[in-house]
Amino acid sequence: MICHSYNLFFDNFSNKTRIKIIESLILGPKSVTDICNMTKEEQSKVSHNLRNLKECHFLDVKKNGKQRIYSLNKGTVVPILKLVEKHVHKYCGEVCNKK
Amino acid sequence: MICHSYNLFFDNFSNKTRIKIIESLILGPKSVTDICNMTKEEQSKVSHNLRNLKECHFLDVKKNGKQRIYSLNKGTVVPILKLVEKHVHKYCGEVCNKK
DNA sequence: ACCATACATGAATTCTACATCATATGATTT
DNA sequence: AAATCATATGATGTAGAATTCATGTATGGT
Repeated sequence: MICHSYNLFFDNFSNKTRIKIIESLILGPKSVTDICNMTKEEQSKVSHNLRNLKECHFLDVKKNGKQRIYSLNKGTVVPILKLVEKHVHKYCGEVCNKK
Repeated sequence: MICHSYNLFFDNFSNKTRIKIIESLILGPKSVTDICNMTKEEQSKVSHNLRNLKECHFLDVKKNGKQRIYSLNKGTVVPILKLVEKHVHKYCGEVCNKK
């Protein structure tokens, strides 16, 4: 039986900005400013999106002075992305150039 | 390295109608009319959503007279849903009653 | 105490995906 | 070949999400 509110969780992956944020965090924890630099996205936009990801526990935060260090919940996020990656390679060839 | 168009795939899970369709197909292949009945959704809505799911190869179709029989790509879909299910139980308690 | 930095938050606007409605197509029956 | 059933498709309006802009808060430095 599937829970109908799972869509709330997948929302986090269905947005380019958030995928970029996740990508930037795969290598390791980062401050908001670092994330902005890596993703070339504005700070406000990043903060809003970090909030969504955090609400679903895909991200964790620690304070460090004025900085907030965000880290990825790799236990969940990485396996999910891996499954889609596998699926894409198997069925979808070079869909990656779309949009 | 994450492909930035993965959001296209996750879109399919970030929608209640499509989750309901997926749910209805877990037990086995079904015609569009059957899916409409199980999900209590209108035919046009269902067809539009089936299209999205099919485009990403999460679903497969066969013709049978006037009917189209849709079946789930369980190899991909089920493991993905399982991972989120696990995540929800671990981190989010009874979020399932939201919305 | 003041200013700068790092980040968050709220409101306003823009944008997009979805549902809806109407219509089209294709197969079957009579 | 007309009528009917099963499904798909196109166009449009709209709700909700995402971005943007302005401002707020917290921390640290001087």
